Amino acid sequence: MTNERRKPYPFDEIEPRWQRAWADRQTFRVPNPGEPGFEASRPKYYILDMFPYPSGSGLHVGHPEGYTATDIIARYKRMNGFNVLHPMGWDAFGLPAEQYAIKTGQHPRVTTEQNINRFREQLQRIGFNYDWSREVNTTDPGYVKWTQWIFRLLYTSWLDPRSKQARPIAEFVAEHPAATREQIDNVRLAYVADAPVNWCPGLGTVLANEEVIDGKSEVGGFPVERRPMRQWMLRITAYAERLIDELNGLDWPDSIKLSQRNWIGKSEGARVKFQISDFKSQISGGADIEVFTTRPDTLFGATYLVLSPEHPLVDAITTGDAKNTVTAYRASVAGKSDLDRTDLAKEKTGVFTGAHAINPVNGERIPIWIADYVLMGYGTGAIMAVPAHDERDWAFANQFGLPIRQVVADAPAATAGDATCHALPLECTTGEGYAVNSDFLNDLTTAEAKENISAWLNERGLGAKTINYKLRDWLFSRQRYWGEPFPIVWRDGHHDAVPESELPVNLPELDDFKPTGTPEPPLAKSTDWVRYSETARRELNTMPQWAGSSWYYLRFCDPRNGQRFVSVEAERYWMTGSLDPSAIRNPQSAVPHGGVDLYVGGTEHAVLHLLYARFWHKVLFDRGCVSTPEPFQRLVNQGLILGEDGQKMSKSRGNVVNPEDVIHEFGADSLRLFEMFMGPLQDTKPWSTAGVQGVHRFLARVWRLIMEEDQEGRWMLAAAVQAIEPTAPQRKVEHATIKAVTTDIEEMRFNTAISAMMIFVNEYTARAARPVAALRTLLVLLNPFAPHLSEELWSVLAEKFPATPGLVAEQVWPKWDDQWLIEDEVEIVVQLAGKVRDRIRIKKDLPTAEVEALALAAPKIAEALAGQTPRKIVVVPNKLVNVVP
RNA sequence: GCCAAGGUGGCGAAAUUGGCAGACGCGCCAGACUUAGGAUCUGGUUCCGAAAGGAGUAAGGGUUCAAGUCCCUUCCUUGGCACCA
Repeated sequence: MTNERRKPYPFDEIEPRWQRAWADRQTFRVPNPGEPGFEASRPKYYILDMFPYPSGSGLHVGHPEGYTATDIIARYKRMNGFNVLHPMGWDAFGLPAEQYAIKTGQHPRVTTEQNINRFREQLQRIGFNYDWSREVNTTDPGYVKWTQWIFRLLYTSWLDPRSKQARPIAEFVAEHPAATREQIDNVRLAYVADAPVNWCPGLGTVLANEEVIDGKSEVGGFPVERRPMRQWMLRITAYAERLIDELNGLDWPDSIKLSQRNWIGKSEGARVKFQISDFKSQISGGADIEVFTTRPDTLFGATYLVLSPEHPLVDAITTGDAKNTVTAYRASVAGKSDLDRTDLAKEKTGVFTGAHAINPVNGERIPIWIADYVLMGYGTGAIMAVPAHDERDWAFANQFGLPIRQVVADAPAATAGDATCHALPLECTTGEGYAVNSDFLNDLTTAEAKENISAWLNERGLGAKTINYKLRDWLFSRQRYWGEPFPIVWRDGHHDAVPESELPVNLPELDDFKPTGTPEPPLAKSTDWVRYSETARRELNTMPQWAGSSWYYLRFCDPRNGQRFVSVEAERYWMTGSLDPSAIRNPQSAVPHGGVDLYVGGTEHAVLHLLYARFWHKVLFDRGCVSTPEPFQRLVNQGLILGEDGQKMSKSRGNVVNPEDVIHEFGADSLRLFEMFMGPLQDTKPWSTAGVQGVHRFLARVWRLIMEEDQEGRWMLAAAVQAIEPTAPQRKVEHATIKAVTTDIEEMRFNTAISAMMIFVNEYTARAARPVAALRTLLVLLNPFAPHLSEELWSVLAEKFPATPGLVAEQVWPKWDDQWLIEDEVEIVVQLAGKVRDRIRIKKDLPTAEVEALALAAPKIAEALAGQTPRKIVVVPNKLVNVVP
């Protein structure tokens, strides 16, 4: 024998063997409707993992956590007669590949391919039951073609505000024959804008709002600055309302729905126009400042206005005296990064413009200030300041000695007394109450006052109710090489989509794909490629990484289709479960929407990928390209796996666990089983090598339940395994295990499913004779969790005992029979004043009166009562009796 | 600061509708088998106590015959948002 410690069971030999067998037999291949072998009578189940970005460091232990969970359910559903779509692919465009390529001088395509090969091999070594024939890669020209096609669809769509649905731009043109080119471009769902954007010098590209965290890039943590640039934007704001409303029907974690709602940031209020006092505008009609407020009821308490320093009217209204201070202040704000402007802003800053505005309700002349606590990007970039009832205005007013007037009180003025209402407020109150000092609004509740003032403003053309959203349009262009080129060309300063027939627009080959360090994209270096025709030049930006992942779940339905992004039939079948063309769901209905039945991934995509994909999907739905208004019906987030030290895994801490090492030492089944046994899928939980050993030991016990060693140390079928009937207790354990594992898988409680199987094994290990039928039940139940071990043992049993043909993975999931679980006698607890004093065995379902009598007769109870009659007796059938003396 | 989720043995965790707290696993202790054990099997293992018994689910209070579970207050941890008018 070798020096190497003998393995408790030969996982290293059996695991690759069964992986080959599944691949050879195409066990997990699922045909589409119309293809040979498709069985229309079965229900469909589309179960999806968030596909990985194939990084250079390979798989980490977080990947197999979610993947094992979906693998278990996919196998379980298949054994329950579903057509299961369970695919895997690669989100392969993106910054890290490009940065690595720059460092090593290799083309990103080369490194990406290497990384993908490594990821695929690693995933296959864990024994996942993906249908690998459906693998997709977002960088593949056959995929890029359809990403560009969808962009083109956005480009040629507009959102009709009446129906709130996207429609072809041609219909807009038909309805507005006089529309200028500019007006048409202004309604497209993909448009070009000159706007302040998040420019990240460290990455040499602009970033979406969602990619900027605390003023730093999400990738790399480089500082991000605001600068105006001409960029492609997607009009996601047009869908803000639907993106909020249609969350309701989704079976998603509340926390994720909440994140999306918060990110979209709907707030109801009003816009109010303030006339500028003594203002002689050179441009006619520019004499109003419009503010957004959620509290129009406090309009009488507005004692000054504040504009954002970037507000376009600032220059025009600033009066001579204030010019210098205003210019200086604006310059100092412009020099601040977002981080300085928000994070360190303990003290409010701002300057007076010298101008005044007229409060429309009372004609009062109030000063106009500028301050950086007012953001140009939200609302109108201007606010009315009501210091008595807004914390920020309160702080600002106190700092600069501006007037404060209370207009909301806890009680109507008559009750509270004039004195209270007219006194200078001692603190800022932001809650609702009753209007005071507000003329015709006095004594109204906040809600009534809001309605009243809105109507008043509306009648006079001074304002209107508005809904405002925090959500900004999606900045969609990047100054990078490794992304999808836009299917756009420029002529005479105008953009145009290239014809569909020219898709895909492939990336040019470049030797030097480094960012230029300036906002000019690297594609500019490829002069031949840029030149589209004598008069036209290609768009030089590329799409962000989110493009490919915003629709990949659709491509999986029909990944090799060259004619359409997904065939009509395949999309309809996998997204709705129906082959019927009328299977389009109603977006407003409360019934399940259809779509991907279960989507599992991390929470890091709460507002990025999951919002973008919903947006694209809704455009596709509106344009009649897909059958459901939402892509993912049910979403589950797996929790983070921490290092053994309870800290987040990181190279610098040295606590990173590599799944390859775990597989080498304990096998793929142990890795899978441990990741499921650690605790609830959704929880954050630490890694434990001892825990891996624990489940490994369990698998070895399963092995020895069926196998034993002969004299030479060779494994062979154990003599204890016999074709006998199980005893009643064995049968009870068997059926209890079926029940527990089945219900636990349904509820994704994999840790308790495994403990149920451990109880089975403990019970059966203790018996000298082991009925083969019960062991087979165990192997079927165990198969989704430990597929390799269960296949091996299944095949060993099949050599000696006749069995249903095929692999375990091809068996039918067992059903439990409650008849074996019923007991005719139960042990119940007898409590005295809520404390357990005794236990008695009684017949099941005994009448209450008899249970009471038996409980009172229990020795400890009888002793304690000493002949007294108890005040009360509570009987919980078959469980407990509580005697209250 | 705001929002959300959570706090149970030495550790990871269990505990339908309020009804025996700690299933299952790790670790630890003891025993068996072994030339050997970091293998395997058997038993024990919330804490205090020799035992009888008592205490116990972050802390405090409440509802109830009965609270890990429901209600109130406080503390702590994790995640998200962060001048959003």
